[in-house]
Amino acid sequence: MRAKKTASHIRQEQIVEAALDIIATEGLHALSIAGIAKRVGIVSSALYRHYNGKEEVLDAVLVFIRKRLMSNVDHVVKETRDPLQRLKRILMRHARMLDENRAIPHVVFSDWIYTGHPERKAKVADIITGYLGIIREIIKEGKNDGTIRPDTDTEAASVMFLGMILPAAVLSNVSEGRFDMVKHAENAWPIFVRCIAKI
Amino acid sequence: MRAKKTASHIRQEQIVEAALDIIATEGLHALSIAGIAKRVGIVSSALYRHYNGKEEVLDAVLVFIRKRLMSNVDHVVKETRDPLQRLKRILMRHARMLDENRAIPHVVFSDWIYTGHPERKAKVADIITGYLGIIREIIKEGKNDGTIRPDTDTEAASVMFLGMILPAAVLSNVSEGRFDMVKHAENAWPIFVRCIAKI
DNA sequence: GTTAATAGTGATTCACTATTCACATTATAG
DNA sequence: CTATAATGTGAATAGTGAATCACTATTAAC
Repeated sequence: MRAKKTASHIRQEQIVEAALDIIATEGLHALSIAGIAKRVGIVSSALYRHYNGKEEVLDAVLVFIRKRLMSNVDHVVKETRDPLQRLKRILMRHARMLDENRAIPHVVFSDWIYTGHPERKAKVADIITGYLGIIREIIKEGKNDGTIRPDTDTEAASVMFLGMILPAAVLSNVSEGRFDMVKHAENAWPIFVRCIAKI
Repeated sequence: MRAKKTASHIRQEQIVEAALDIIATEGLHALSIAGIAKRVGIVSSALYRHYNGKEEVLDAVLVFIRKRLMSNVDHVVKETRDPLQRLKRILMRHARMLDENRAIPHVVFSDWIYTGHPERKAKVADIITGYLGIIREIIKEGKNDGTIRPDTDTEAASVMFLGMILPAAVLSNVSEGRFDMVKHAENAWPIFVRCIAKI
């Protein structure tokens, strides 16, 4: 049966959603135009009315992910001013988000999306370094206001912050979700605090 | 021109080597039978004399990676008995190894190798959890001999240990190698020690 | 040197995927 | 109501990569 005619901006959202869904359940390499179209409920050729090809779909997926990550941070920054509290809440939100949005680690990790596309690789790099930059700023603030030890290597600490969640995502992925990311984040946080907090 | 006839066990090594090479430079998704064969200097159909297909090649690559990882740990365990020293040396070796062997993170991260192959996914899971298990044992020893704080969550700490190197690998990958993994490991270590060491 | 086993080759098949296009249908502005 | 722009459809095309096969060349054992 024929799909109902639907405004392009709606279809665009549906397409990104479907893509994320496929990535989360079957992996990035399983992402096909036909698969996306089927999930949306249209025929593959119809997809080209809304995106000019697979490349554009992937770009849209990246835009979505960046937004999700950044809105995460924005919320927390509004919630509290204390640097350690900010870091903790970002961590916990991040863990929950990756848990619900399993597509994100797939996209960030997979080389599929990179190779032969320097601009796209740069986009992913931007997303990660942008995120890291924010963490770094929070740590700097903490050093200024005396809640974080001044002898902490800011750069290394920010990457280690990522290190609380990133291996957890890999483990959760590899273990068919038997690894509990949120719980790990909860357990890892006090250890991390001990590293950087001024007691 | 015709390739020189070469014993199968030699070709098998060359094939794994070529595969690792391609994965490191172009990513896992770019790994094709034709590509491997070309690099080895034979024609794609000839590859089937040595492996029964792509699956077998990938399995061989996994075996290689597991060996590399484990020999790494074995060396260190022989070098020193002190738990903190062991961890530090494993970390530094690991960083250097990933730096030289860029294919490893690609394989561990990429979903390509997983989806639709539960057994292979399980193998990767085994490699990672095996590695983690060893780290966990070292931490436990440290708790016993008093070099590591007894209130440290062993599980969380071992995953965080991985977290010193894993995000670095992603960053190095995404940034075209502009991120210095070894340097990061050096900077991260004192922070990590502060978390777990009994002062 | 002959022979059997081993390794290499090119052609080909098969399945899968992205993309294009001519045509059909639907929504909506006027 | 109707014209037209937007969206949907199926068929066709082209590219890719894995795998098979009949055949050829080389090696090594006897």
